[in-house]
Amino acid sequence: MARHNTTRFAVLGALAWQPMSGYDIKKALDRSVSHFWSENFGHLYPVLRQLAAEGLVTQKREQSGRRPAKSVYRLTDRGEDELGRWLASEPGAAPRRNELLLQLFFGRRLDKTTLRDKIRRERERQVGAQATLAAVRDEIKKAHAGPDGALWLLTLRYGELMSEAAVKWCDECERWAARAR
Amino acid sequence: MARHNTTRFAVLGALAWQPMSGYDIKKALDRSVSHFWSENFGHLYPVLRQLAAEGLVTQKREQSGRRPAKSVYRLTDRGEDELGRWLASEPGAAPRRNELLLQLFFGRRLDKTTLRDKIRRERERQVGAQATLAAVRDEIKKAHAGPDGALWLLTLRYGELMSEAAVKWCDECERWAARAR
DNA sequence: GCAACAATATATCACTATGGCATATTGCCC
DNA sequence: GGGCAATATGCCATAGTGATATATTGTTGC
Repeated sequence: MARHNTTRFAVLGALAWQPMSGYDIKKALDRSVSHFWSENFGHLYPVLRQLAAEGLVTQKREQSGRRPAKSVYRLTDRGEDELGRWLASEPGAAPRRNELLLQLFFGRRLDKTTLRDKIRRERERQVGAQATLAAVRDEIKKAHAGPDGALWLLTLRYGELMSEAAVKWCDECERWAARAR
Repeated sequence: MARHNTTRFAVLGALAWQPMSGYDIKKALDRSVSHFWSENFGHLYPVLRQLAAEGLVTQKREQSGRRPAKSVYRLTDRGEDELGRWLASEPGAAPRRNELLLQLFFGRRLDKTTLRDKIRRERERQVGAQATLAAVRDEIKKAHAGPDGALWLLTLRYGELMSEAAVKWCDECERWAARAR
């Protein structure tokens, strides 16, 4: 068995915030945790059905205006308990699968130009990510001064430090490529 | 379809190094790229069979002494071409799934002690990782001064910078927790 | 000398997760 | 009014994980 279903807990955590549809959950997660977590519909919807079947969430069909009907899910007491148990549990290791580094590692046969281009594009991606993080930081400061805000800033800070380190690494690579020609 | 099979390329890359059995490939990858890449047997063996069926590798049964027979795989010319194409291609984004951060993000209901313990364990993990990286660095310096060595050190350096940044983050979290009591 | 255990070598299975495509409606811009 | 983004969900093929099974050899300790 593949450890445990972490999507479950991302969903329960989001619903602890407020009742939402699957689509809303995806949007909410994308806005808040996308720098260290990703979900996709293909898994999200089945997990929601499963959680409903287990009684950890309730499902309610809702019609608003003439928009397509949506299923709004709400956390139950048992769902809260389940969330609480997971929160206190030991977190699993993050997946290690960095394709860029794998290409570099086996990149002996690549010419220097291709290598440098790879690094430069990575640097651009990271700088772009930093802009996104800055925007998230602004949003948190404005909208969420509460007890959550501090924890959110902590996770944001993680992303910032990682991205800074990645840029630093790109620059070191550039200097190395410039020397070794 | 789920983007593309990256395990394929990890395997081709390893076999470009030298002919090996599935077990050997796993060992070789674990020793060299484990700080940014992981493979497991459950996927590795099926992929090897698939690569053989496609003619990108050849399979040869080998008996050595009375040890269990093993299948040694060797890269074909078409396999080399496939590897070359992938090396020059745009790398896919790394999976974003950090369970520790997800727990912190939803961790409003956790008490400070639990939070601090989580951070401390993370710090210990990172310090442990740094020790492993240092050992790998030594090994590379000793055994591989060739053209590969420089690229390997680049990927190693990435791991070092990430781990340093992670420890820095842990320390910032500690200071935050100390302030906010 | 034998039990316990690590390493060698592969395979299978259940489950988790990804990403592409399909579908249908509404709202907006040119 | 044509096209495209957003809302809302579902399905499928494929990728990837981790537990477990199996059989042999080599090593370590009692």
